[in-house]
Amino acid sequence: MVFTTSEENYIKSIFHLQQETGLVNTNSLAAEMHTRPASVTDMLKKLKSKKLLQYEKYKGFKLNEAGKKAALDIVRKHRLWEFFLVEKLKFDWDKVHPIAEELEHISGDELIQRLDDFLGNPSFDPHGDPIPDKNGKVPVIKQQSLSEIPFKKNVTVSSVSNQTAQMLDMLKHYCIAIGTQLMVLKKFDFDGSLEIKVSKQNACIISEQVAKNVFVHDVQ
Amino acid sequence: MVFTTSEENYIKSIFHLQQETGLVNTNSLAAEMHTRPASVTDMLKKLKSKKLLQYEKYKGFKLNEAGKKAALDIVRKHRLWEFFLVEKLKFDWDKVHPIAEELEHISGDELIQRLDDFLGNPSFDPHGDPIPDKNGKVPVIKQQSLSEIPFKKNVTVSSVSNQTAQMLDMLKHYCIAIGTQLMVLKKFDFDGSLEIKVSKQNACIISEQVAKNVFVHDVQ
DNA sequence: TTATATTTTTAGTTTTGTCTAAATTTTATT
DNA sequence: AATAAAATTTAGACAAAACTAAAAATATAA
Ligand SMILES: [Mn+2]
Ligand SMILES: [Mn+2]
Ligand SMILES: [Mn+2]
Ligand SMILES: [Mn+2]
Repeated sequence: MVFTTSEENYIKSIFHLQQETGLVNTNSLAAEMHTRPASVTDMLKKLKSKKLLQYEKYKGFKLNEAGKKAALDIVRKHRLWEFFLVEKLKFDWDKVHPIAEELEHISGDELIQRLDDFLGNPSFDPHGDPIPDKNGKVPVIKQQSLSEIPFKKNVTVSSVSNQTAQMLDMLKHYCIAIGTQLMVLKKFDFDGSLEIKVSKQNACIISEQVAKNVFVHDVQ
Repeated sequence: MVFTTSEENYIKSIFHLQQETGLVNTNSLAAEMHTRPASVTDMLKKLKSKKLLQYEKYKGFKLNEAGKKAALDIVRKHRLWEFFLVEKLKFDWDKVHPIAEELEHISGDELIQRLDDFLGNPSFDPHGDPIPDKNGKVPVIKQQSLSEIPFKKNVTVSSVSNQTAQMLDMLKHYCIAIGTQLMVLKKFDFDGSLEIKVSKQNACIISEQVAKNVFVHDVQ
């Protein structure tokens, strides 16, 4: 089954929203896609007629198995291209999303399989998000928010849940990237901010908001 | 100035046709683009209104300087992506054209500049066609058709003007690729076919039609 | 439980790019 | 020069994907 760029963008957005909320509603999808609720309703009819969607008027909607498989396919392409852009073309990790947003729509199974092999079959993209394999299987990693880690425990940054340019710019300033080793030294109860040690640098302080969006796993 | 995928495909096709014939006519562009003359006329009006085209009703048309610059930009992207697909992803050279036909429309000056650097700023694509630089300058190479080369002269294959899958499949069978060294041994006057020696292999015979489409330059 | 607010859908338009069929212009042929 | 043929353009239609404004359904609050 082959989809238009617009259909693919809707499928991917529904997929991401339904991971949070189960059922998705029209207004939140319109907000996510920077479009109007009426446009969403139009597309829902189309996706339902293509049997990708469970949808009843006024009752919300979610992707069925075929829809989820289609979504994982697009996510796979998006994240492989992001990996390519950062690892091979040396883009900063906060610049690649809009480019991958276009590249993910290039068709051809052989292209994406060869790209995957060329990149060494990576499991995680530059933001630490898992890259589904060609069957839609998503690698899992046991990770916790930095805000939940006990003091003095060595951990490695595995992903960042807020991937706005603003957040990534901030992390670059702290020299925090995927793979960076960290240790939480202290929590300030006043505002929930954390004193942390980044690699072998001096300690610094990050806000609770940053800490909640940084995910880490055990070293090794 | 930014163009739609459709506009870009028209611009590129006009560019290629006008290199052959100077002025381009509606029917030949429609044939080239697998579309209808009426659709061509519609697009001509649009490209004229965007000041890319010299066009008078019923009189033919050609790209002006702005149009040619736009075309060279698209050609540059197309050929850089083809180079990427063959050199990095190890595609056969007869499979890359349709993929590059999509990739050439991905926007972003920084993307294409980084890709160019990553590939080592190549001057020729996998078919031997020149890759324009970012200013639209096209590298030139002194080449002749294999059908015009004197006997026993060592030459190197530089490009192939017919790039259909059929032609490229045939060349693969002869073990002829861009960069292959050749020598013409004899011409058969009966049908114009040539006996040639490919690298250090045994001599073989190619048709006049093949010979006319293979271009070569002096060794060194 | 009625009234109000919010959410969602429908109806009708718009833009882009395509098409067919018909009209017009140009070119070729008697 | 008149006629036929070919090339090109116009007119009108259509599908995809967006929009606005209004109607309908659902949820919330008095
Ligand atoms: Mn996209
Ligand atoms: Mn990512
Ligand atoms: Mn193209
Ligand atoms: Mn080429």
